[in-house]
Amino acid sequence: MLAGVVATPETSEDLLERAVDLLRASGRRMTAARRLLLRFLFDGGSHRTAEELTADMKTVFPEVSLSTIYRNLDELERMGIVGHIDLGQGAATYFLATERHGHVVCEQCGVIFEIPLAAFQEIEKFASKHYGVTVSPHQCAVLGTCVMCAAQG
Amino acid sequence: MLAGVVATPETSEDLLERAVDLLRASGRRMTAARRLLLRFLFDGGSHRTAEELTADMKTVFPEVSLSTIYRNLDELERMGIVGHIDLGQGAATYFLATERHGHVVCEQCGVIFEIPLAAFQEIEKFASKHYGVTVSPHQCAVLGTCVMCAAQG
DNA sequence: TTCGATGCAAATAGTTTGCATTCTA
DNA sequence: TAGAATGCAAACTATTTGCATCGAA
Repeated sequence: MLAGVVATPETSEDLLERAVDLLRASGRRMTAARRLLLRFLFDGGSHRTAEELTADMKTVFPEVSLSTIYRNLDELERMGIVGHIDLGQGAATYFLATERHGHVVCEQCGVIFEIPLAAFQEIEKFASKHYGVTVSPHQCAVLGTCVMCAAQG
Repeated sequence: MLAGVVATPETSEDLLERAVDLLRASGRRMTAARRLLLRFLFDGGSHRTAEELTADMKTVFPEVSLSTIYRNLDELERMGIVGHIDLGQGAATYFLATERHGHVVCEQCGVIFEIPLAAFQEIEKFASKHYGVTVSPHQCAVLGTCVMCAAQG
C-alpha cells in the first residue's frame, strides 16, 4: 500500500494540547508509549496503519507492542483525536481528526485521497430525508480507481 | 445485524438469465451449489453475508460449505452479477447488481440503506477533477447512525 | 474421461483479549 | 501504593487456500 495524500492539519497544536488535556482530565496516564504515539501521529504522515505506526515507533522504542497501539488508537478515536477508515481489505488506516474529510481509496493500490465533506452533502440530504440517517462521511471511504492503476489496465 | 432495506431488482429475470449464460459461455459448470446459490440470491433478501447465505442454503442442502459460497460469490461478482460491501467491521454483505446504488450503513446496528448513485455525483466530480480518480460508489458504504440507534443514545 | 467444482481442514490477516507485570500520579 | 497501562501470547473473526475427491459436460 502506497502512502496516501497527507492531511495537513491546521490546528495540530491545538489538537495535541486537547489530546493531552483530555487524557489528564479523564484520569489517564501519560506513558512512554502514549506520548510517543502522539508524537508520531502528529509528526509523521497521515493515513497509516497500526502496524506502520508500530514499526515506526519500534525504531525509537523497540519494546512497544501492536496491541498497545491498537488500544491507544481506539482511545484517541473515542476522544475525537484520531479517525480511521477500514476498507475491509487490508488494515485500517488512522489519521488525525483535525480536518474532517471523506475519503476515496484506489481499490488497486490503496492510495487514499481526501474529499471535502461538502461533496457528501447530497448523500447526507438523501439519507436524512428518506431514512432519517445521520451520516459520518469522515469514517468511510468510497472506492475507486486512480489514474496510475487505470492506465495499467 | 438486522436485515437491511431490500433491493427490489427490476430486471432480476434478465440478470439470472445473464448469469446462467455467462457461466455456460465461460466453460463453467452448473452445479447443485451454484444453482442453489443463484436461487437464494434471487429469491431471498438482499444484503446478506456469506455466512447467512450458507446457513439458508444448508436448510435445503446441508453439505454445502462456506468456502464454496465465497468462491461462487467472488465469481459472480467478477461476472457483474452480484456486488458486495465490506465495512471492515463484521462480515461483508452481498447483493444483486441489478440496480447500482451506494449505501449508507448504521454503525450501531448495521442496517443498510440504499442511496441513489446520483447523490455521489459531487464526490465523483471532485475525485476526478482533483485526483483523476474514477469512483465506484456501489462498492462502498458511508457510515452513519439510524433514527432508532440515535434515539437510544 | 477430463478438468472444473466441491468439502474439509488448515492457513492467513487483522484485531482483540486475558493476564501477570510495570509504572504513573 | 492503587489501579491504569503495558507486553506477550493466545483467541477470535472473516476469508482464503491446499488438496483429495466428486461430478457435469
